[in-house]
Amino acid sequence: MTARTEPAQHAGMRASNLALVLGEVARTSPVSRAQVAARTGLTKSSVSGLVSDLISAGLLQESAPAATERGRPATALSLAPGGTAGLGLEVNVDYLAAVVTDLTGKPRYHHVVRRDNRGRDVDDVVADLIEVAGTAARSAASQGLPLSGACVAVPGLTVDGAVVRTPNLDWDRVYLADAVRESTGLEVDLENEANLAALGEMWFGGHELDGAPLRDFVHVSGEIGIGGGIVIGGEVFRGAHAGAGELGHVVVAPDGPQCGCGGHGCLERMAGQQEILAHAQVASMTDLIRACEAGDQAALDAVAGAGRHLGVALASVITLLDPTAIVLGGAFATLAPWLSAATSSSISHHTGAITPPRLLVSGLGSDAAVRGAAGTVVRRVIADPAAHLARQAAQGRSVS
Amino acid sequence: MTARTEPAQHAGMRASNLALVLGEVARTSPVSRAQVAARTGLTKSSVSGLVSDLISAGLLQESAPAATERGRPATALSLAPGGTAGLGLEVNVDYLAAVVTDLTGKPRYHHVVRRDNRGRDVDDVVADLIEVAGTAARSAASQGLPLSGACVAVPGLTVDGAVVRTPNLDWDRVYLADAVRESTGLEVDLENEANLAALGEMWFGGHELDGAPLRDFVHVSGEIGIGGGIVIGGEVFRGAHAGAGELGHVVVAPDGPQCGCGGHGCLERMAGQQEILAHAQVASMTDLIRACEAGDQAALDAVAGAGRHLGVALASVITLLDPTAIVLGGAFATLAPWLSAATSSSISHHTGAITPPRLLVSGLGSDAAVRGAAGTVVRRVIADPAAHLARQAAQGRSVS
DNA sequence: GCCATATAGTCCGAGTCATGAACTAATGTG
DNA sequence: CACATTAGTTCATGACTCGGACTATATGGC
Repeated sequence: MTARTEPAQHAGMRASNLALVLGEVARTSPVSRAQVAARTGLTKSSVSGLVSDLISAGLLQESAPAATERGRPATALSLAPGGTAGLGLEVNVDYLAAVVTDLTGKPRYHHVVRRDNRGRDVDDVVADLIEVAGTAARSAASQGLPLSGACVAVPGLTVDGAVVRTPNLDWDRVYLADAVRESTGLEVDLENEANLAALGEMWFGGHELDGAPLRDFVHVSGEIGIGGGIVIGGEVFRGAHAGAGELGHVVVAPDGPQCGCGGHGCLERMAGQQEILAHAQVASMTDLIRACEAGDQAALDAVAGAGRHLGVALASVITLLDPTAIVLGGAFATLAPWLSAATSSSISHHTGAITPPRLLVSGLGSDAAVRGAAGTVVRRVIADPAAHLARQAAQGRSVS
Repeated sequence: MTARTEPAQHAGMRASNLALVLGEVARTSPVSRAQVAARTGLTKSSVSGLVSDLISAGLLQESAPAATERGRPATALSLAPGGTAGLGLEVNVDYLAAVVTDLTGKPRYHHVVRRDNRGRDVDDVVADLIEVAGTAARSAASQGLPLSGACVAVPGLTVDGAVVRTPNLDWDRVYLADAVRESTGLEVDLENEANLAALGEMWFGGHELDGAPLRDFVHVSGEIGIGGGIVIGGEVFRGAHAGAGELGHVVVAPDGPQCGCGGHGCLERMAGQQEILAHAQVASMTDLIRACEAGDQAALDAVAGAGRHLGVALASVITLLDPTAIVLGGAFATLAPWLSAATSSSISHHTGAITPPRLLVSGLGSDAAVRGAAGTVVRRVIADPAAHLARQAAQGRSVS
């Protein structure tokens, strides 16, 4: 019933060109107006007008003129670090975390509170998170960084700002977005931790494929459970009911035992942390790593076995999605030295002549999700600066 | 290096609004200009101008005024059937097919040539296809339908207008698009048969979910091999190297035998037509169906076994992609009466608490791919009428 | 030192296109 | 038959981008 697309109007044209210019500067800063014009296809005069809007909005800044070969030197443009900032928060099974990121994506505040949240009262955890958020917001303010929003990473599915189905925290319908919004006064988004980790890895992980940043890949994030984030064309793929990418519940053993999710033979049931620790006969991940480093055969076998199961799941992912890369994150990044060989060979054993994706290891580890959460906030500003300008104008009016 | 998006200019604004209006009429014809304005968000005056362009381009037509409740009666707008048409072609293992579709999607010509193309010389098959295409084009001309392009469905991967890797025809680097383009003078696209079947099913299959057409689903097309088409947001998902959706090579038996693709335990190896026929101890699909209808236990077991394997693959698809529906097409549609129960229960046995997608059966059978091929041509015109206008203008110039 | 050349960025008139209000057209209602 | 109601058109206005002319600032050859 609803229209499929918005009508194209003059304001929309300008909005789209503002985004085009800002995006170009964000990707290739420092650049001159002339270069931006050449690369975007806009004329120099249009770029000039757009840039001056972006500068007066505080999103861009001019640096000292950079000498070129000949002719008038170009004035370099780059993102204004102080233009706006994003607050990333994360609730996880055994920690809370907060990151403030400036417009360039640089983390300007980082704080992690380690504490096992399993079995705790939900309200207490939420109260802790709000305190963490408040401290982060004060730090941003003291650095002169205006926050334009917040994003919370949670280990479960989210629907309309509420947390539903967190297998390892046992939360149900927790209206986390509202709680954080009320305490901080910011616009708050809620998103699956695995999806945000994938985005964090894309933006800040430093991965490159043939000189280009990753845009089509799958991120595997194993903490207590096993999660997956599918990124297609630089955007998270969520599926019809926001349930896509649940790599942990891909079938790797059709006749296998029942999993906590209700299915049978899921990857998480066969290669989750619990299973690995049990097979390796150790009590904790730190013990497991020590055992692997010491060359303990049971530990190495357990990790390799998990790697083989992971390879089966990834083989299906590869045949279905044909990504350019797979990024191993979370616990799998830590275990990569003893796991990735088994995973690689299992992948090639179960896939045919398909162009194989690269198997990369996360550079951010368990920071990926919070970083990604903070990143989504500033990326949203970069993707739609006109909306940000409108918000600024509205606030300016209400203040004055 | 290249700009990520085109700059928004006035021409682009108009192009986008033309598409918006034409799309709205295509979805909800007959409609009045006023209704289009209300639904798209454009003003009445803008819609008037856009509509008059579309009418003079021959893409829209006015029907007799339809009386409304009160006030001046509305003039109904609908797609002009004669505005343009698309030629769909299909090369498959045991037949060639052609369909001409008018702008409304109605098939205006349909022809199938049954002949086993395995082992035949490639050039002979291409010559046959060109003859089939020529006959179809002449029929379109005699009906006064101007073809705006052609699309060829092939049972394999395609890259840049060439067929690569057709597992069951053994073609390699056949420049089919060029051949058809030269003989017909049309713009020709080449696309995987499984993807086109999915699109055909979406556009012409008559499926509805809560009153809305399918937009996020997976189509399973089993002919000789097993193919899959993933549709996300109404568009085929192709992955990074055009290899996505290969459902036939999802792993359903990690310790299973080697498949023709090089992998092990693929769905196609475990539940392909060969395997089913062998288990049922019959020689052909027609024999198999007769045996099933007669209640032959070996046949029923073979089909149910394939259904269970299919369920395992679909369970992984569902956890990874979270589609709204699964459409069983091709041979699986024919076998659905004896297969879908096993598939359903296997899906629920292997998935957890995920919102389960609907399991639908194809209404088009083996016509889906050609219909989809013809549909892509006219859909492209509807999605970008401005480009079509430009082509018309260019041709008009070169003729006069 | 001076002038040609080259490049960066601004200014301003022209053209394109959607908007919105006023207007015309065609019907039903009391 | 006046009036309300809805459909569609006309036209002046305004928001854009475009393109060329213009200014600003460098290098290099003479």
